[in-house]
Amino acid sequence: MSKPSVPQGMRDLTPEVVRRRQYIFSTLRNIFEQCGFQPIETPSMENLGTLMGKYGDEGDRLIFKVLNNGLNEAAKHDKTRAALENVLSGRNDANLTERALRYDLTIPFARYVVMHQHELQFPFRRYQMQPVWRADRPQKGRYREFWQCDCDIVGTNSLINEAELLYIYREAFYRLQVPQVIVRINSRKVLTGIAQFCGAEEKLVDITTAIDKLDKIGSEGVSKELQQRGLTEEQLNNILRLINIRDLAEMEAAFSEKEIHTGLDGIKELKDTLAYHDTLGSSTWNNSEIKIDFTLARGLSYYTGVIVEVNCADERVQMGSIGGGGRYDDLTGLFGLKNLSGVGVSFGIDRIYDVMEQLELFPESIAVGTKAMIVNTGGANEHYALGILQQLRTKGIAAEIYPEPVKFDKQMKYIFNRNIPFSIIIENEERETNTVRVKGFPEAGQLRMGIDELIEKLA
RNA sequence: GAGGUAGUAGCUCAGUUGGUUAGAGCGCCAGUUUGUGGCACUGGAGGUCGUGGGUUCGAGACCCAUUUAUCUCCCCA
Repeated sequence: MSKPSVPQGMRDLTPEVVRRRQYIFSTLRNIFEQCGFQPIETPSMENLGTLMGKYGDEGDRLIFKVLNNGLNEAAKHDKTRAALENVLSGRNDANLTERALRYDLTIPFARYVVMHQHELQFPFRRYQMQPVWRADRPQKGRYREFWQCDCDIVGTNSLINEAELLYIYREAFYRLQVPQVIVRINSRKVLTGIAQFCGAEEKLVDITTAIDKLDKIGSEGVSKELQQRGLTEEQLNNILRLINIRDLAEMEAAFSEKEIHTGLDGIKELKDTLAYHDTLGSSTWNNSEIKIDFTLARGLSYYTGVIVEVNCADERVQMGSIGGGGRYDDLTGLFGLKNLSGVGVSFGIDRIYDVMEQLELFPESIAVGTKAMIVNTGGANEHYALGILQQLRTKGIAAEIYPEPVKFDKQMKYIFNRNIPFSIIIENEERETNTVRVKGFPEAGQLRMGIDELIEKLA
């Protein structure tokens, strides 16, 4: 028998880790609920057709596909063999796989909206916190199974929604106390405008993926990549000029000069969003900022309007984006429901966890589970102890009893290692006088007290 | 999908140009003592050296494959 293991890129989570993750989840859930979002869940698997073609070629490659059952049935052999040939040549075939693990939460949500459209009240605000799977090569901050926390609003074009989502990002990272949070914002329309500006709209995808890498490979790298994609010298110079603009007004002037309407629409979107956000925002935020970044592109192909991405700029962490999102004007159109615009953001909670762990941002208090443990001295004392245990739990105090009357040493060590703050000692004397002895008060040693006092002190 | 680095006890790691029964610290178990927590002392358990092949008289060490982790590219949360 070989050693047991888990699949590549997937992990067991220890009690300490789960508690910390739950701290993040509950922080986000509180904000979502406060902002009027409703929770939904969708299945781990979707029909393959629901997912394919939604995330670009690279995304398709990373979808975990599930092999059909019953392929060994003789009657299906011919079909299965034919299907395998299809798969070998790079196509999908429902005779081999018809289901896949979900790749993100947005596409399943779009599918959900279409299927439940007649029972939903629009604008519909939902949040969803579930794992997603990607067949990517694991790296730092990159897992094959990870959780996303999404909130989306569908059925409204208002930029108030964009502003609210910016609020949610900043409020969340404020409550979690993640330092140096940068929320970068751009509009796909600005990117289209840039492509139109230099007369290369048909190369929009090439241009956006190239300039998305600006901070990584620099202007020279971008030029090189765009040259390979067949852009002329003049087009290149125009792009380099535009992507070095950091200022809304300046970009607006550039678009005006050539009457690039799409680009000007994008600028207006950004202006309005920021104006709403200024009113909505909180003056107590001291750990985050919003930055216009005309080179922000984001990979997912379905975005059409404002896009955002969040990073932690603290030098001590080297982490990719910890959240992202944007507006998609016709996502439900893919499933037959036209003219429904949506906008949403996603929190990458595994990465947020890694950042918080590295920066030691988790409060001590969340590590505590059991508050008090009763030392077991056996005999009649056990029943007396169980009665007290019952009373503590009724009062909402998390308590345990050591299940065996082994020696004090061992029990005390267990209590210490479990990080349980209070130990309750019950021997004959305590039982006979209806009291307990308690350790765990700083600078107080052991205290003898009655049950009511015990409950009062621990509550 | 391409490449680099790594894998020895539950954990952190030693292991000299390949050479007897593979070690340490911590942890764990038993005991002693303090007759009620991290101390001290004594003893003990636990490893087919990631897995599978190969080279060799002999492999933890060298070679190949495979698997997992980690990093870079690609892409992303």
